[in-house]
Amino acid sequence: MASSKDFEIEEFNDWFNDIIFKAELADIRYNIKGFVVFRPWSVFSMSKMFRIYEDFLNETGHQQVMMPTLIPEENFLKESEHVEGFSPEVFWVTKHGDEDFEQKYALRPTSETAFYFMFSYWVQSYKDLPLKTYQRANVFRYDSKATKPFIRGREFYWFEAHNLFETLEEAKEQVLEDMEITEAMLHQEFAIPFLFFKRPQWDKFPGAINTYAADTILPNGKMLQLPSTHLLGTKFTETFNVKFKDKDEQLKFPFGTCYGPAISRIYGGLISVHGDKNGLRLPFDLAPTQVIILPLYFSTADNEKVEKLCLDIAEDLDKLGYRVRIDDQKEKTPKERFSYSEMKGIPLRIEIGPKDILEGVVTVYRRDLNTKEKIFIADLYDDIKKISQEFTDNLREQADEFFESKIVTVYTYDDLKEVLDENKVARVPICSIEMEGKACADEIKADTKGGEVRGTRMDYEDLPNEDAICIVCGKKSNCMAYVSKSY
RNA sequence: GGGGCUGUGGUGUAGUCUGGUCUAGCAUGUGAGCUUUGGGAGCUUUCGACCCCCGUUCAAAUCGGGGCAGUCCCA
Repeated sequence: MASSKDFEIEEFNDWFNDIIFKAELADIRYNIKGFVVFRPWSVFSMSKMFRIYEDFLNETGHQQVMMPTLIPEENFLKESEHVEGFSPEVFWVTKHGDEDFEQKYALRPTSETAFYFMFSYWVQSYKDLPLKTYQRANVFRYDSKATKPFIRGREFYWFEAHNLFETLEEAKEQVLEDMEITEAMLHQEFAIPFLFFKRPQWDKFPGAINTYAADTILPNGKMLQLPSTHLLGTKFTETFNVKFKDKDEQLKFPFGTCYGPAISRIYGGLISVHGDKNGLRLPFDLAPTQVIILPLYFSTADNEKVEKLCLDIAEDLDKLGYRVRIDDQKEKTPKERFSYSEMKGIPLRIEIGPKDILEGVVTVYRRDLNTKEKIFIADLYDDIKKISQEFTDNLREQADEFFESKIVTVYTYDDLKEVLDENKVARVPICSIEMEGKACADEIKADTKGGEVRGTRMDYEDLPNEDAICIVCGKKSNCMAYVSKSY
């Protein structure tokens, strides 16, 4: 079955909306636009993702804090680029009861202006640096009217790490560490392939020197931005008067970075990247139920034996630490229960019927390969252990293969258009991702119905050939950039 | 930020153009019961809907205006 999606690209939107309802991931009937209710099946996985991420942030020297949800307008107004970038999207709290507040409060769209306000108290000396903090938070942005569950909501759930360093070099190193964290989490743990880009100057975070971001590719060929990191330099420390006294007794502004992985959106990417026409497929560790056991009843057979074996196996697996459930709904036919477990993305299914018992086997279906196999009961636990260990690797391999098949290197404008028309991502030489390249990027966007210059590779220097020229303006190209449509 | 389309039980839909026959049909689902069970089973029975407000009219699911919500395309 290789890596290619077995549903048509054009059907991706329908598939996505459908699975959200059928697998009970979210309920979009809540009556505020862009605010959705996340249901237990997705929340279990997202909570797990939060915990895995938290452990890793802690391991990399970050300390967790919790900031207030409200940010006073005066904090917010301090940094002008930041204001300009976020103002149109802010939800404001203006009243208590019927009385107006003296100043309004923002429902945080992001928390730089909360963290940096406090940093001015917390940072006094070079001994206070580096300061690496993060919080788990829900943030609010009155974003595009094209909201989409998980992918783009007006409230979403994320981490934001805010770090301060003595030097710019250290801050730049943090950007690299953020890239490594992203690889460890998204690719290794969640099996989501991505490329880590340096964003063009015209597409950076309001108030940052540079923005870096991980993009994955959805089945319809659109790129989806996952975690992003922003090199803030001293912009916010100067604005919020965060200073430290260095060893030389001089007062200096520390250099800042921030890193923001949105778990709700990563989950949206996760289900899109791994799902197939039968429904969800979830990495083994993230699946709410990892093993489901299905007794297959017959009126003419000894169902008690079947039931007993199911219970015994469930108990053993539970003791071994798996999340296991028995689906013994007698009113549902096996067909229906099969489909259900696949649609929900349960990694392993053990089917047990009277015939199996006679042969001393059980039937094991695995969702990573969509194959079914009879396994001797004596070998069952070893086999399950083995499958559980390779399961997520298989998902990752399939996702990587699909991801790579979606990227095409081209050297002409016509070829670029063709690649985008085929719902793929193009790697092309352009003149620059500094401001002087913006005109070319604008032309691409206008001319290709939304093709965006996503940036250049961050993990290595991706230089074009000596004689390569920008596909738009024909000037000598100094970088290979990636162009795609996006969410 | 612009534009299009849509809103009928839990879900998917018929009905809307051409107002009345709609006491709102069908399928699926829900609760109960019986028979079934190796890839979405059958029968009996039960429950359950016209998004909201204003307007036009003898009469509105149907027409008009506004709102809310969903969805797609474009920026």
